[in-house]
Amino acid sequence: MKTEQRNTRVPKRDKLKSMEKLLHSVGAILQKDGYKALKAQHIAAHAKLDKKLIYNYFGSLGGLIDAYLKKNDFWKRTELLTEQAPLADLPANKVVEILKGQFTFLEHSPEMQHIILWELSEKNPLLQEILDERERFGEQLFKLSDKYFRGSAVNFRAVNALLVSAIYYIILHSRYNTNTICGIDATSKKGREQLFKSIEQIIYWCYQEAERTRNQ
Amino acid sequence: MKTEQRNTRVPKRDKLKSMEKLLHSVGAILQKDGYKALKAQHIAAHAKLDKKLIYNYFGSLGGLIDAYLKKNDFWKRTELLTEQAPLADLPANKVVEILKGQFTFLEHSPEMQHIILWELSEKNPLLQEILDERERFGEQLFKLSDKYFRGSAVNFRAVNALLVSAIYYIILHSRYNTNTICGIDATSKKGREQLFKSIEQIIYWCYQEAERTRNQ
DNA sequence: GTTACAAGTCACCGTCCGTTGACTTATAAC
DNA sequence: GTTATAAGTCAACGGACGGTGACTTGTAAC
Repeated sequence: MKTEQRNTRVPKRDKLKSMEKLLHSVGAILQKDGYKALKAQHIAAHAKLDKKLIYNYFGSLGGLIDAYLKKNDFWKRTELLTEQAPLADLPANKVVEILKGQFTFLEHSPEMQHIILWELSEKNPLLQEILDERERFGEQLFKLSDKYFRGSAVNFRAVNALLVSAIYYIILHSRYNTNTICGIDATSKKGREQLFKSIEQIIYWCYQEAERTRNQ
Repeated sequence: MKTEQRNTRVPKRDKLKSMEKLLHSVGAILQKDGYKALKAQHIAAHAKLDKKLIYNYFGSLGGLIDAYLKKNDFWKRTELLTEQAPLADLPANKVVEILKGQFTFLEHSPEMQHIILWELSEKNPLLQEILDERERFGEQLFKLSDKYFRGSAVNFRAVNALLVSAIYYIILHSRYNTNTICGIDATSKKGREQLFKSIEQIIYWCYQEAERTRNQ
């Protein structure tokens, strides 16, 4: 027994493990209570470590949080959920699928919600970097749709900017507010379906209008 | 001179005036620095009064802020900007005008921006009340558009929920982030116009599609 | 002017929180 | 085992902030 424990034993003091525990706790707290709850004492308690270690290993509370954000590129994570193989084309139904996927993912990811709120709440170079990376990824997608919309009356990027923004706002709004938006209750199955259907409709309108105006 | 001063003199100690100063300072600070800067000391300093008065007159810091929010119904203010006389009808161009008006107003009202961010950041019964009132107001507008969309394939409320939400998010995003959204820079004249044009297009699509599907 | 009271001032308390210095203890090399 | 060093503990500092008690001063009624 004792020898077995000795063979498989893990050292009680392990800097790397402790660092990971702290980083992991940042994620857990961010998910549960939001960025406002990212206090040194709180994080340390969650990791069952002394908060001093935050300063030993990451220099400051901000250093720890930065390290966490660097290790976890959420935007990439979101987008990647929507595709397995590289796309060669971007037809309307694929765009609708991606947008619905964004809605559903964000809806179920309190961590992402908090990060988006954070992004709206203060200037943070690190969050900006992450946003830039998302933009770079999005650009690759739009390259695929360009052929549908080049020379048409439709600005597909602008329409998507509107729809993505709408999705973000609606989900953040629904977290604390039970109120409807223009009579739509985004938390109800019915409301969600109404929104989804309208998103779908708008995307299809884009493709139709593009075809019409392109052929002029 | 002295007698004139006596005639027109204002008392140095005036509870109501002090209360108003405090309320006004809440608005000024909210506008300049956001709801996070609503600290007792900060507000009192801005009003050039002692912070004790906040507690004397409003019971607590929260009491002061609540009093401020009750006195200033922002949502109503926003919406009312868009109309002088009661509307009898809600054609597409009027809807576009209202949405563009919302964008422009919010863009130039840091106070509103902060309140929207606040609404996304925490549960607050008072903010909920204000939102409810906005919904009631919006409902009156939608009643006017109902005749265009009843029995059609278009859910006009859902489309407007998307567009209004998009406007809110985009403006909040632009406050601290220089990044584009789907390649659109909402802070530039060009980006704004692209967004405006797409909003306009979507609204017109709604009316067209409604006409088509209604006549089936 | 005197006086009573409200308006306003000031120093202070308790709490939360980021951060730190000085300490103890586990680990690994010898 | 001895020892050096890194890992981890603990208590405390200092600043920010909401809130309060006791004081001073302006105002208005007499």
